[in-house]
Amino acid sequence: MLHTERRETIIEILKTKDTASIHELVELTGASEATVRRDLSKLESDEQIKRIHGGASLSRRRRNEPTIAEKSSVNQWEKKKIAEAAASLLEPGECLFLDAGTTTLEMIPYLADRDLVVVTNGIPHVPLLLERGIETYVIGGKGKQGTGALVGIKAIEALREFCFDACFLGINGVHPVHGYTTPDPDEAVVKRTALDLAERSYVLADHSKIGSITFANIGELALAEVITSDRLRDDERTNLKKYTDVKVVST
Amino acid sequence: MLHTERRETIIEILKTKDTASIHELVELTGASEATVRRDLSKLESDEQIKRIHGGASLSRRRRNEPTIAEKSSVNQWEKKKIAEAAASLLEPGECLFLDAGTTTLEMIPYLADRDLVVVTNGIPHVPLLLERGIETYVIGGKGKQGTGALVGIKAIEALREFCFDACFLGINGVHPVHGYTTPDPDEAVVKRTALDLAERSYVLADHSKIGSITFANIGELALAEVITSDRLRDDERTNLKKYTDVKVVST
DNA sequence: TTGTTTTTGAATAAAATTGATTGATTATGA
DNA sequence: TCATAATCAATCAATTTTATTCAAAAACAA
Repeated sequence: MLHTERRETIIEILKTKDTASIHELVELTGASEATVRRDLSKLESDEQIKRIHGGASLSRRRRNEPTIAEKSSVNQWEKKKIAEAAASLLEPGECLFLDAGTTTLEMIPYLADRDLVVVTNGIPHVPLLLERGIETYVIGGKGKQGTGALVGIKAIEALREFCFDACFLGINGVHPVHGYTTPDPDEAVVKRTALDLAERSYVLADHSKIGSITFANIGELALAEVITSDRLRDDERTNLKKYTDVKVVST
Repeated sequence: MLHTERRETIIEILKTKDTASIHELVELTGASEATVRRDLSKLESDEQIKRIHGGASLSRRRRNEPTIAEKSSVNQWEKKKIAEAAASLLEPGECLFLDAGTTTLEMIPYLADRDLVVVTNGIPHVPLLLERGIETYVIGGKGKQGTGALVGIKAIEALREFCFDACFLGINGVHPVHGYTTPDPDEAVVKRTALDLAERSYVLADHSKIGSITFANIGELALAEVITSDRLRDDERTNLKKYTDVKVVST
């Protein structure tokens, strides 16, 4: 076995077990104890794992899902401001849909103690909502790796059983011709459905624009109010305002 | 057991009990008194816990940051062994239901790369499943504070749209007359429904017994195989075996 | 092929962890 | 208050784990 292969194997083992003893690793790789030790030293100096007396565990860095943590650090201040503005639009007793995604995640602290009912398709949202004592419903569906969003036909069907006073959607971009865009077609369908089911719809648009799949074209923009920040490019804001209400939050 | 694992275990125990005596910790970790004391000293100097005469409690800092995903619990070692045995009962390509709860949570590391489809009502389960690339469906429903389980009429309805090759249920106790018990009536209904929908049913029973709500009475015990450890009291095991298959895992 | 470098496995001494013991300290109840 | 029991910290020997060294094996290049 190539030493690269063996080190991959060690990482894989740790991924499933979190920690493993030297003996387990010797057993599972077939290499000698000395070799495993050398591998662990190497992997540790690469910050891939953390050695502990008698074995090894995944390094903190590898352990944390980088995707959601990383994403939420991007434009975080901007997202917070947008989220706060969005949350202020709710009245007591209302039922709202919180789309999966890091921007809507930031709304949660502003939803506590306000007698709201929250429906969401974002798995990471749920513990944060529950821990604040917010009445929370999850729509169900297929879990999507990376974002932890619930999508697919089952999600759509479950979603259709609700109706909302307000829905809050995160997006990746606002295309001047195509409308709101998001990189994942599955998530796009969920967003589109929620848009249909809500009395009022708000689109939380942080200024980064990387999406490509359209979930609502420009003719339907008027259905939702866009909440964005002054970091969205001027020309885009101007363009948007032709079609719909735009609320600009200063960062 | 690696000393890191043991310290993790101590933290987990304190998270659920808030305080624990030295003797309890010795009992639950299997280490000697001296070792537990040393661990407590180390953990205290790391400001992870606070030592008190005769035992330890969580430090204020630890107590205020409750990470639901981490919220495993007492008898962690026991649960791991039971979980491993349970996971070994699955064949490639099968579709299974994973009940919410900390015991089934421990099964997840053993489910990776086995071509399984997992359906769950446990929110904390989802990120762990997804991060291992396991195809995951969430049933939907009302989120329950504390356990992060999805319950209620919507959960039941969503659940009924699936059928399973196997379902794995966590329980809090096995009552000699009433059957399986769990402290929450809402969760009991979900468990009962999953039991109906699965070809094979397994009940993961760690030995602690605090539940009171019945979700399956003794006459229906035969529907499921109980997987427990040698820490379940002898008389209880003997009694159980009158009604159903029992698999005993040695800790 | 030959010579060089890298990797591996075994041996061994150093270091860390553990469990038991001891005596000191602290809590508990009369 | 005192006596008793429980808990604690310190020490030591036994065990386990680790780092180091060295020779053999493998990979590599000329």
